[in-house]
Amino acid sequence: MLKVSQRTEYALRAVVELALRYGPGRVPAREIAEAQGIPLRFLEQQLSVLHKAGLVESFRGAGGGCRLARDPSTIRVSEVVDVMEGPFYPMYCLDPTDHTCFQDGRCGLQELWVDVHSAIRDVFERTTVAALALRHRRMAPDNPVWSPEDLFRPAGAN
Amino acid sequence: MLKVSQRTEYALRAVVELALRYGPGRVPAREIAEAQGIPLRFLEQQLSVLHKAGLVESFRGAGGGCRLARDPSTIRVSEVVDVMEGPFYPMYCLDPTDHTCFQDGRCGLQELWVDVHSAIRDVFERTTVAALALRHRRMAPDNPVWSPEDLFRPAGAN
DNA sequence: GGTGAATCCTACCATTGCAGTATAATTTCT
DNA sequence: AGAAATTATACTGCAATGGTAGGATTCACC
Repeated sequence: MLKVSQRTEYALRAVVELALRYGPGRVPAREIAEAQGIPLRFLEQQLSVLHKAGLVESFRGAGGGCRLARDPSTIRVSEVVDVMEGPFYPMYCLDPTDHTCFQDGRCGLQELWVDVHSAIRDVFERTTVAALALRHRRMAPDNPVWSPEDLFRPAGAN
Repeated sequence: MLKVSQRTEYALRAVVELALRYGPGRVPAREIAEAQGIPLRFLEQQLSVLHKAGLVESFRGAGGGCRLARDPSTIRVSEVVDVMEGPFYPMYCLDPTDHTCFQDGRCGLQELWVDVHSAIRDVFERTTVAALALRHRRMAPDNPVWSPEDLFRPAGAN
């Protein structure tokens, strides 16, 4: 109950990794998978979703990879979540297209679910990907970090 | 994703119904099921859970039924949710007994899930069953209501 | 003491969503 | 040509969920 899907967690981790390495360079999915401990083939699917939604740019072929389409500080967690999950409702009766509830909006519980929904949404909207990346850097400072000052490295190192 | 289970919705509806009819009388599950549109046999199971947790009293046999163990204004939604779902975590890494995450607490995302968790919990803790019942009465005034001040009315006036 | 109304207990089942794997096609750089 | 990468699609195993089923037990009342 009230669980976030692993897909979304992976997508967020991928986006955070891309934020940590934000710059003109391209990051292949394999490196994201290794850095974040995500099954590669599974990650590829989620990256594809993020790409179709315009959150990440991707380049095929050798030397290809992904990068964030916008600055991490302008990407809200809610965008990533929306892309991965579509419109979410803690209870089906909030779905305007759903009318299986026999009370259909006349129910006193609906307001509760609206409250839950906005509370969650609020967290997602006030948190940016840049903030997540910052937290990550603080909590795992031993992780490799490709910040702007590390951008010029020998080719092949991405 | 982030869905509330139907079980919990039913349990809350049942508790609201019991709150609307709070008093010395006993309400059989069948009446709750009819009033709230819940499959009877399924509801019985959830009522049993609520009973074991001490939230409702129940009486077997003819003339039996259930009633709330305490005044609805003293029962928080969080209690009902906890009873129905046990400890809930929006992401498994918040579960202190779970260590499947290879970063295990060193992850920048954990704070996000903590925020989500507390936001949801906050809603559940600040809402009482009495408040839900009041909303229900407002939204569906044509529903039968057995509140203390309505106990002595001409039959069929509801 | 029998009968019917009610809770209680346990097992079962069908569906669904989720996590992950597999296979292969396509693009691109060298 | 060949390696490296994304893209597309299909499939599988598993667990949770929502609900059903059958019966056992308890109790009031005639």
